[in-house]
Amino acid sequence: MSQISDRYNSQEVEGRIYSWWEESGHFKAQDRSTKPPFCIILPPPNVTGFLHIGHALDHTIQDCLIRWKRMNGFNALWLPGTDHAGIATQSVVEKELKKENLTRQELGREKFLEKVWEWKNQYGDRIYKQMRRLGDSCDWDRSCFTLDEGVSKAVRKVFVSLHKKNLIYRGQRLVNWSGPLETAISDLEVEHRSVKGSLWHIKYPLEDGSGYLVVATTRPETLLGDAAVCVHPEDERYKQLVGKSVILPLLNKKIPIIADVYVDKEFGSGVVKITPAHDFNDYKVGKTHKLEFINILTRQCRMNENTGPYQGLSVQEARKRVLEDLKTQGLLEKEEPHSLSVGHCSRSGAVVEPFLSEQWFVRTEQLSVPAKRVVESGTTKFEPESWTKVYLHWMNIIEDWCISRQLWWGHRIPAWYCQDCGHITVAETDPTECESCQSKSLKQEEDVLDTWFSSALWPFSTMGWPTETESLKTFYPTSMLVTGHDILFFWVARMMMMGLEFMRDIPFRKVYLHGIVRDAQGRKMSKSLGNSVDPVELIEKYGADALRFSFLAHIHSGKDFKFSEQRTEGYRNFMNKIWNATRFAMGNLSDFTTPKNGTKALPNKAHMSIYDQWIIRKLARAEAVIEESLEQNRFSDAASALYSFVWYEFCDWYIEFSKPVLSGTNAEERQATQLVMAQVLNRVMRLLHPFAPFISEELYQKLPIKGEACIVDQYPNPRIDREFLGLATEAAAFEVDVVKEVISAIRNIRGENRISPALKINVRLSPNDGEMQKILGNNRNSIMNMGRIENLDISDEGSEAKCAVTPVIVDTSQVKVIIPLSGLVDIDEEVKRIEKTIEKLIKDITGLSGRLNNENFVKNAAEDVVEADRQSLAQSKIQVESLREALIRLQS
RNA sequence: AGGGAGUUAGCUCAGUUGGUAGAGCGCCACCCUUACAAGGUGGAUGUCGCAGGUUCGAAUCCUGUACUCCCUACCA
Repeated sequence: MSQISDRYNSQEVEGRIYSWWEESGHFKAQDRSTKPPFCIILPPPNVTGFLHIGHALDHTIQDCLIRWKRMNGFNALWLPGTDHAGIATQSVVEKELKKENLTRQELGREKFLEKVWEWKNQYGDRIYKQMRRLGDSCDWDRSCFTLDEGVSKAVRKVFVSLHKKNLIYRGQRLVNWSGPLETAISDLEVEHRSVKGSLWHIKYPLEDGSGYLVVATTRPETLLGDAAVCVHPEDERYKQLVGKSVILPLLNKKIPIIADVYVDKEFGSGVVKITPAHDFNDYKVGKTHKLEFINILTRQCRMNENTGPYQGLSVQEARKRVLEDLKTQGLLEKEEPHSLSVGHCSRSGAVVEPFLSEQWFVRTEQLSVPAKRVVESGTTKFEPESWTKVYLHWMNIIEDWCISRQLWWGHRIPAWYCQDCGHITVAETDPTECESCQSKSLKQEEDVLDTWFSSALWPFSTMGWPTETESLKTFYPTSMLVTGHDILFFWVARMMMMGLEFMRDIPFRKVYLHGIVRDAQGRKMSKSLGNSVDPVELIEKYGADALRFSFLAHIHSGKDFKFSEQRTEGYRNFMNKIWNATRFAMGNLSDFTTPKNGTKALPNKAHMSIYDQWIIRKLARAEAVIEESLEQNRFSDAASALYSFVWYEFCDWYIEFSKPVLSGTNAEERQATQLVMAQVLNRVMRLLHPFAPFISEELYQKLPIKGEACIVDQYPNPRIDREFLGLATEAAAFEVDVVKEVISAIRNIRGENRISPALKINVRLSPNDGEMQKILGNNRNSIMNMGRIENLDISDEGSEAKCAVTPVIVDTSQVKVIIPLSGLVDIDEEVKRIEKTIEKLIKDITGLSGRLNNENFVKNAAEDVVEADRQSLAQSKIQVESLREALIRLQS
């Protein structure tokens, strides 16, 4: 071990360890097991996508949970899978085709799909490979893809079943439409961006020639689809005109003036043009007032045959032409700058048009009822809890779900139109004839399903449903769902509805929603901003463990967080610290014989040092904090308890305390410390494993005390091996506290007086009683070692002239640390140091005595609080007195 | 507009039942003290957004207010 590099080389370790785990079958879960089940289904990433930083966060949390549960004796299943990601994948492949000057239409449906499958086969396992780099311990044998045969069967069955229950229907609705992709897109895929536009005021002449109404609009081209103009029913300016008509400019068509409270009297001119087929609000008005729905766009979002002379123009061109024409005719009153938010297609970047079309919908009213109830009753819990409200709020205003997409890549809707009678046959297996008229002339629906439709079935479709498999029996409902809060509605809510409908049970007991990873400035990471970080690059640079640790140490209650590479670097250093601490231990364990009873082996109590006892005590405390934190999914608390224990207790103090013991002449003491060190490291590696699986496994394998594999060894907690943890005594803890305080006092004097660490100095420790005298004597070696002392005198006799002095008080025991300064440094520095300390103490004393002099405080506050104040007041007073004396002697 | 979250050290954030404010990074000083310079030791830094209230005592509870962010919806 001592020949091993003094730097941890993650790149050398990770691949090797991962392959070994995988070959050993450690990731596999059992369909039948006596162990309790714990199951997480992986939110399926885009099959041809890259692992991005958001996945890395998401996966790290899940893997941490899975590894922790696995080590705790659970039959832990992390079920991986990928999503065909309809629109995303299709548009990527279309872009590729464009490079060859091809369109999907030119290629035809079948050929195009072949291309997409080729693409999928080429890139389909890229993300799985990247997940392995991160250390994801998925049960790979169970991997699913949303277009797999089994999953597809489930999709069809669900569709048919919902259709039969009249929970799926077909209808004409206004949907978000992407022109370039020629498909409806979901609300999720619409990005609202603030755009600087204009508000144009257009004159609509009254039919009777008595003047005109001014209509304000941001979209003048849509006037070609106007079906009415609308005013507020109580608007005195226009009240008398309601029921009359105006002439629609350019098309010279008569349209009615109607009244509706939807109109805001204060905005613009108070008159609104109503374009029912191209605006969501106008759509509603159109429905209430039974207006004509005039579609003015083609599927490519160009002006259609209803727009007369404007036919064939793009929306932008039409707007320009319409404005020009209005101006020529003197109908454009004015143009005002106006900013508004406009929906853009997240895939193509194009402006999204509200577009009237035939689509398939899921009726959500009925499905949402149980999905609400289980959350209200707490059967499924959200973490953080605040999402419960958000979820319920959304469930209350939920609208029917448009599930058809005019794409080719996806699950083609299992509906067949009869060319003869028009009947729609919906069936699980491709029908050969119309179920109504038995005609053989059938044509399958061209549309495919929204990607989220198959995702909604994920918790059970991945386990073999509709077959009643052992997997389903064992693992459904799943234990937990971990995902970003950005897909709460689109995915989580829909899985709830589908799970309850088809499994008659919740899909998961708990939903853990974490935040979104943002860049250092707090912006969402995205390709277009160029601010995204590649997790694989980070893994190559700092190691997977460092990356994982920086996530786990930093996620707090589901809040978004800003990613900084610096932090990852910091945890890389932590991994290196662990590496070197182990390296040190191994260097001192060369003559250590591995005990037969392994982790049950106990050191000889009589020969244990107080440091051994102290570190065991600290370990037990850290284990308790870690366990409690993990139980509550407070990963950062667990991570920081681990970090502090390893660095600030084990490395900073225990290793230093152990040096004199390990290099000392007392063989029995040395053996005891060796065993304690080996035991503590063994537990540290296991504790660390869910957070930093690679380094912990690698080092674990090198330890003299170890099990088969860290990944499947028992996760430590204060109830495991109680005999070992019980070896710590309170007396030892007190003693170590005293020694630490004394050493810190010496170091403080050295540091403040700028005494070089290279220089060994003389120190006198003046104890106030025999007990203290004994403690100091027992720990002579450590104090000299860690205080860098040439001669240590433990005695209450001697001069304090020209000396630096610090009184140390632990409970009621006192010791004065005295360091002669003459010839060493200028005493002015020491004067300053003492004065600064006195000042601080006086401030404390003022505060404390102020409180204690307050009758009400003494009367009302808890007794222990008052007592603690009294004690620290007394201590501070003693310290000040002692320091004042020292100051006088120093200056005399 | 509705819903949610936030405002604490230069930066990123902790702070569980009210009891004299914490961490990491950064900063300053001194050190290659044989596990680790990806390190060691010491040090500095905050009217806890603002204003009230409850209380012996408020970062923490209540009320109001300013600002920021997110989500949903959207002003034609």
